[in-house]
Amino acid sequence: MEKRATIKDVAEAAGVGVATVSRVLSGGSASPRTRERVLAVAAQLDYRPSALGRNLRQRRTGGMGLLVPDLTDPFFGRLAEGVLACGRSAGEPVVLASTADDPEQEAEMIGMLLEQGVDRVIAVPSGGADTWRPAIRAGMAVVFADRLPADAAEQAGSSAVSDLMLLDGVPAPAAPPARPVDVPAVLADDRSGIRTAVRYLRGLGHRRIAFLGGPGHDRRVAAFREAVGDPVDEELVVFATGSRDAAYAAASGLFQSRPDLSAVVAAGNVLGEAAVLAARELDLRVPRDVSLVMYDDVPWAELCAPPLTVIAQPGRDIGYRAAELVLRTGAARRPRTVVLPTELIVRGSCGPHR
Amino acid sequence: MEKRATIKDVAEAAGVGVATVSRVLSGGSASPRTRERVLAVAAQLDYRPSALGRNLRQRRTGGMGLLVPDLTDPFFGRLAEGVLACGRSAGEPVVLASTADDPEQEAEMIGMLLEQGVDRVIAVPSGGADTWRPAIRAGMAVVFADRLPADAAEQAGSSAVSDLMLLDGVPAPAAPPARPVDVPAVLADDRSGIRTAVRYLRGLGHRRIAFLGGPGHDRRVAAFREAVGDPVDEELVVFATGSRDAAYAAASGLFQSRPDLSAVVAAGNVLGEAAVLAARELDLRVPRDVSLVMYDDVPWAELCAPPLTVIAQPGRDIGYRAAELVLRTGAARRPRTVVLPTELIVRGSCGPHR
DNA sequence: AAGCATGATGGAATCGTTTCCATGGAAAAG
DNA sequence: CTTTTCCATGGAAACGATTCCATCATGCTT
Repeated sequence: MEKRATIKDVAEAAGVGVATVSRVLSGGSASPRTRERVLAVAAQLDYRPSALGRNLRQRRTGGMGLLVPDLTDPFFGRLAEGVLACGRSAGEPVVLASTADDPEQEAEMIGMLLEQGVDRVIAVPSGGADTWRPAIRAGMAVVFADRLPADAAEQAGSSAVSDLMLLDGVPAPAAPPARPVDVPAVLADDRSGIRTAVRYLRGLGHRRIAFLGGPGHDRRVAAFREAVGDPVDEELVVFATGSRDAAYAAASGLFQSRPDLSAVVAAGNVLGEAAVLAARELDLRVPRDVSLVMYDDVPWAELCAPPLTVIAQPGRDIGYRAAELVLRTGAARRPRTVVLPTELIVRGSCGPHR
Repeated sequence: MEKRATIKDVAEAAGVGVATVSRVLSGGSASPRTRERVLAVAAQLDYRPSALGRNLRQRRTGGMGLLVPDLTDPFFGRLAEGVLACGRSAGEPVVLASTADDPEQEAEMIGMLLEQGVDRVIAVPSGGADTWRPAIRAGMAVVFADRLPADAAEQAGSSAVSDLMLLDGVPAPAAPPARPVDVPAVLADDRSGIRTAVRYLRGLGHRRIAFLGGPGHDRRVAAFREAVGDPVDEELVVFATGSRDAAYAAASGLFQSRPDLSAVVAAGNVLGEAAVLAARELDLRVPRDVSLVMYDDVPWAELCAPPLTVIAQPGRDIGYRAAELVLRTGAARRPRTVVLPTELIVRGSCGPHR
């Protein structure tokens, strides 16, 4: 429990002023002689500058915050690993919080981060733009990953690469004019991924294709609607809340209410899991009775019987790039939205329509 | 980007001294009149005390560090969620780092946390006791979760509940005398879990039972050795490094070199995954040709064909309890090791020996 | 009514760092 | 040789909170 050496100790031991020590250690100008001596003394005393003092002085904590809905979901685990990897190589700590897809908890966590002086956050947003506006106004550098806030403006027909805008107000006709706030984001190319999956299923002869979504899958469902074309059978588009139980219930309900469907696109790995389980429970054979494509590749997809055909998305890269973006913030130009490619991996869960 | 109100602003606006404001806000004594006024002004100014100033003054950062090998592993995801949950209810932030099961990275992260002033850490240790001694000497409150440092003293025969001791030196005969350092830990009852699994397999008639382990599974392999009894067939005990590829290679190698084995205990979910994959690749039927028990229950275990028989461990609880422990540290008596129960969940991956 | 205890209050020190500014000396330019 | 420039250097002021300590008013005891 011995106390750590402070910059003052080093200064005294080296016979210089504290300012000089600080300068040497943070790369300022100093004569080679003093620099050498200070470095030697610092090493000898095992001096490590306290982030506390520095943070206070600079009015900001180093490092970045990471907000994800649920670390239990392997996708967010991969994303977090990506952020961590970037943080490590930049020497920046990461403070983590999970929101359970609850805007209220999200707001609370934003407050906590603000209090901690964390001014850079990469987030998988659960709440709408209004949840984030206070953070942005407080000077936080925010980068969204994997998703946009639920009410972000994005027409189904527009390119996913277009600038990100957060809109004010409710979708009522008399809504106030849009007040755009642009926040960079790193996303998977959901649109292309979903479209590829739908086309693949179409190619196999499927016509009644269902969509099983969860919280935060707005862009995916929009892409689905766009891909299946105009007469969208709304009964075939169902949403579940975040829990595994809810996902199972939704999947099971879908299969039971519409025995005529022949293929399902599950918008995330827990939805996919639920679909497999529900299908088995109802004695539906995959892919004989129903074909299944899951968005997000996970290790167990290969273990399934049959192995699941998936749309792979680079979870780790999403995290890494988002972290890069948030760390570079403040540099010259403001960062733009990044869209990473997805890939259809054909395994055994899709067959021809019978 | 407006700057936040400081305690000084509140003091001025309320017409009191900063000391009074501080006292009111942190529950010190104050007259009802002032208290009320200060509270009102603080709310009106949307004042939030800066953790930076407080931390510096108290020479410690609030919150806790969390060190896990790999967030991609769903078990650690659950553990992290547990820690987060406890942190949330205590209002404490969590700074996260992953170590990739590499003692060097672990040491680096410990240094980083120290620098940040984080003085409470819950860790799934990868390195040995020596990696941790500096942290403990620096006054860090450490709680281990899920594992003990690799070289922690624990005789196979001794109870897992016994005090935890970290020993110095190499296992050479002339090793220096043990210098015990006790650190609390929260562990699953590996011993009983593994024993239950082995007995279960024994009961099905299996005699050649293999063990497939990974990094950090020392206590599990010890329990396995103890459970199978004296003549341990060393060829049936194999270890893989952390990666999925290595696990697959180990599993595959095991099946090929010892076609006579009839059951496998996989010491973790990635090992289990590898075993399933390798078995399938070699055309071994589960459970006809080989029975399989996996340590750690994960959602996909149920999706497998056949569903996997597992030893469930309460990952989330381990995290939660560990966080509780580390937050209570400093209170009266020093905390002890906690062992949480495991449960054998019989599904379909084990059959009678043929 | 005088003395004493109690409790509310504000000033000032403190935590460890960065950074502004003044000082001094040496090198470069004249 | 003198003047200008430049750079290394150290003192001191922030940063925003907590907390020690002195002060002052109030209420109680005798």
